[in-house]
Amino acid sequence: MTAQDLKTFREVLRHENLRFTPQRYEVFKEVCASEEHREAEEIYLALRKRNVHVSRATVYRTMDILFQHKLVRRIDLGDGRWRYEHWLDCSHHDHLICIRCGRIVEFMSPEIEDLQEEVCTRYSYQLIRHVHQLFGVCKECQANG
Amino acid sequence: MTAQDLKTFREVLRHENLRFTPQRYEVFKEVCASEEHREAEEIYLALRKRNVHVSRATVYRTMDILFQHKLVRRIDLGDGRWRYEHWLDCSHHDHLICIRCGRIVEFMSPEIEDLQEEVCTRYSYQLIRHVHQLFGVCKECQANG
DNA sequence: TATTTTAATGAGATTGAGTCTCAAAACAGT
DNA sequence: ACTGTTTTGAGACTCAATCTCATTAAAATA
Repeated sequence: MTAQDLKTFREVLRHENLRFTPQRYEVFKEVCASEEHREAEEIYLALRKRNVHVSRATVYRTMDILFQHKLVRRIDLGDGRWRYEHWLDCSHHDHLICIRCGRIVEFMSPEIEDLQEEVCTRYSYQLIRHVHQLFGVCKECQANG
Repeated sequence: MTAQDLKTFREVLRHENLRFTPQRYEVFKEVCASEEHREAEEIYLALRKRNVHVSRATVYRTMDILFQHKLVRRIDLGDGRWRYEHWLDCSHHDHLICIRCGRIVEFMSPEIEDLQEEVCTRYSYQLIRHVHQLFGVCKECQANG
């Protein structure tokens, strides 16, 4: 987590009249410390493992603040649990998920992005956001039967 | 529901050694009777409203059978509830959802389909399925502020 | 600094879509 | 009709996520 990241977080809190608390700071640090796509529960457990005590409720609440203000991205893979990935200095991308091992690859296709806009224009919708997930079998899992 | 649809349903059940019961028949009829994207609960309530008594458990179980055998499509819009749409004589399409009024439009772009395959090839994934949802504001909602 | 005001926290209860259990009912094959 | 198997229904259960509310902590003010 860079000084700039922390500054951004503080600005978001200030802007919403939310306080900068030790608990929120710990959650944010934990979020920034990993490149994985983790569930709120995993982040909660990671903190506990380091003997940083923040309650489950506070972790969930903080993740929601981070999500609402686009400091993290919330990914719904359709299995009933949200994954989060930090979203600082991250350019837009979508996900390619292995249905066997769960490995997640990030991809970006400007052509697809353009075509999405075209589709929206065709139906007179103003595009706000999109979800695009490709589920497949990765090279390793193909090799291992 | 055409005679052919019913035949397909019976074949699926037979193939899985599942019985053709009045309850399953009623659920299937209800599913076929609407072009909407409904939740299992809505289908359950629609049946009750018509004084057709099928238990919630049976509705959920039947929807799962229909889904597993591709007679319905299960759509996860990220709000924790699955929508179902019947999938008889339906060609593949994805969804464009209005974030204001919930209106759903179906779209299909062969170019996007091709590009998805390209992305998978690039990362050596074998594409199995995809989720592609565009969230935006429809024309009417744009007009109404 | 002390006081007041307002927001955040934590433990546990609650929610809600979806699943599971199991006794009773319905069905298929003989 | 008899036997063995499947299905049904009512309600219990699951689990991620949210909510409650008494307590604690931070910010604002005196």
